[in-house]
Amino acid sequence: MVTIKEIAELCGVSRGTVDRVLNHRGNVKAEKKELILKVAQEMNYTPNPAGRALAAQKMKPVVAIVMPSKGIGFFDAVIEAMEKAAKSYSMYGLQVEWYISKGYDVEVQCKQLSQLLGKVQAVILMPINDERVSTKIRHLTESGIFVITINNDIENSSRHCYVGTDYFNGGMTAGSLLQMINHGMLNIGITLGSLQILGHAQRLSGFRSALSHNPLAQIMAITEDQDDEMLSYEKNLEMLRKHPDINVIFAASSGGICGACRAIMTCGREKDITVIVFDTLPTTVEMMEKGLIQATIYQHPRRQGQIAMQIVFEYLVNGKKPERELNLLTNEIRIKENINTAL
Amino acid sequence: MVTIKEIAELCGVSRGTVDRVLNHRGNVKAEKKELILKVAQEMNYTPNPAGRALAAQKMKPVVAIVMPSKGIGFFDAVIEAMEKAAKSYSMYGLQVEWYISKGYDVEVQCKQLSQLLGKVQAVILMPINDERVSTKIRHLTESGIFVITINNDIENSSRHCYVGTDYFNGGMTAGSLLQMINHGMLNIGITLGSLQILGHAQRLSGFRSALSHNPLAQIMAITEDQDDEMLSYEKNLEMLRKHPDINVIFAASSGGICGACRAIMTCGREKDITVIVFDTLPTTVEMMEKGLIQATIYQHPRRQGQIAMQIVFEYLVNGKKPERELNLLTNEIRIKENINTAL
DNA sequence: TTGAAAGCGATACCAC
DNA sequence: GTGGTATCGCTTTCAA
Repeated sequence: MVTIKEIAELCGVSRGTVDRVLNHRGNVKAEKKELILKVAQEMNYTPNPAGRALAAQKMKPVVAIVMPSKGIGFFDAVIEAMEKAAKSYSMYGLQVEWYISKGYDVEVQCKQLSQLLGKVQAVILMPINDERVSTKIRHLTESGIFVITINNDIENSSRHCYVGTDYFNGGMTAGSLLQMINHGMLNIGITLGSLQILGHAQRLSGFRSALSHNPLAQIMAITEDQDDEMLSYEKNLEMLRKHPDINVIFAASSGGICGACRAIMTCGREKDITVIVFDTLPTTVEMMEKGLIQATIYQHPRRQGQIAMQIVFEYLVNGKKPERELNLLTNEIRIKENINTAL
Repeated sequence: MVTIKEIAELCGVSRGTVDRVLNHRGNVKAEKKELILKVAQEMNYTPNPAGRALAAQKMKPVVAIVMPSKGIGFFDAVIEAMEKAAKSYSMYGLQVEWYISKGYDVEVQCKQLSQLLGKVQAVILMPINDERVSTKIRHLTESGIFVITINNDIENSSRHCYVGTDYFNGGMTAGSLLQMINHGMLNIGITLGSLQILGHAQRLSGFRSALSHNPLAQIMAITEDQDDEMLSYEKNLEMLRKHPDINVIFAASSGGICGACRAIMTCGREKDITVIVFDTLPTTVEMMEKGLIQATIYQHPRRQGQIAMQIVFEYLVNGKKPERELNLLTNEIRIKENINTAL
């Protein structure tokens, strides 16, 4: 591995000069600069992360985590993984500020993002899919802040990258799986968090597309539960009573799955409804073990948090740009048998 | 974060002394030693990996990779991931020696392991489940070599840890899934690599256990294909011809899946046999897209390689013991829709 | 038994 | 514009 020192010797300059060139800090004569760049290129120079980390720890860069996810069980795992990663990066000077709020409120999110200007070097954001939010994101990126969207993406923004799943594919996988395990007539009731969350809308399209050629399948009703268990219980109860012929529940919600299951139990329909959901909250695992839920689509919550934090770390501390814009985790199918994941 | 320097100041000794205590290098008076250990404990000292890596890179530790997997497609991904990880660790001085051979031959594996004594500091091994191998492993660990089993474990050995899946669970998941997608009579033909590979035997038990309460299910025949596509084709063809009532193929093999599928096609049975397999080789993906294979159990080959290498790195370079003995990756269910994984 | 010092790679800052 | 130097945390070596 080539080091700055070696390059400096080869070029007959000091390490400081090489550093200035490699980090675009200016103040170097054009000819020297070009020589250094050429040599670095030829020798295939890559900075040693350990050296860099050691030197960088006085910089104390700050990352803000902005998630309107308070009270939604799925995100506990995401946040936990971020906390763990943050802890292991703390010795490199990386600092974290948390902005965890409750409810999908565009104004609140915009206000939170406004606060960050000048205070942080990076943001990890679960965005609400609204023009006003994407405008705010543009403000941030334009002033040099590194922005990652997590778990959900946003249209027409200038975020640097996205970490999460492909929601359309998630819906499609669920729809296709449903048809593998239930070969008969499918009268489907759907509950989802909010169509304002991009992912939920995409899930719905994916699910529809998987069913589109099945004449035995029809969607009877769709309800928005705001990812709130109480509301979900009420809305699903209402839906089940209004449509007693429903024999499938597709719960594409992040925070309303337990509520939907309780509604099914209230109606005494746990034996004859096929239920497919997302994620593996403790309550979901319980319902799977009971046989109420047949399958769930797992979205790697912990890896989402871990990867997002790692990308920020690599960028802020090691100066490494993310390898790809879309960091897509696979939609995994979990049934009773393989739900208890170890790693 | 506490540093050695701070501990040294607090204890009124030099950094060298603290280092000697913390790394059990002796030559420190008992009372000083105890004081230092106490202070380090109290202040919750953790060595800074960057500092350590920087200082340790002249040590050039060597890890050997021993896998009897040449020609088995599944392991390409495992090895690729190891190569990638090795490359990123090379700047910390970690060196790799590869011993990739063909065929499950106990003598060959023992000979390979014997060669390593005194030459390497760690071994990543896909073991053949035989007493002679576990004896060799004991020799290695007794002389201070760090041994990890990958992809398959071995009984009664003294390996430090295992990275791979829970095969019993994999078989059970497959068996359970089979009953979810096929509700009728199940006349099952099984092909697997070798009962000498612990994992394959465990898969079979898991699969059996999932079916044990289903009166409609029976195993018609089991064949060992030595993870060889040619052999698998022949054996499966023979099996299908001998048992024309087989309507399910459970391919628990690592390297005989394509062969089994070709046998099914040769018999013209691709429409009426339910096929469940393991892993996602390119040929497997093709067969899934064609509809010949209904589902596969994915075993995270890349993560297996990456994690094994990371554990070795942490141990050899950072001096960190592995967090757990069993590093179990989840058995994931993949169908046509979610087979193309991005990350 | 112990301390002091050099060195690993990168960076920041102060002199010139 | 530039070079020199201190620094980060840890290990190793040499001298006392």
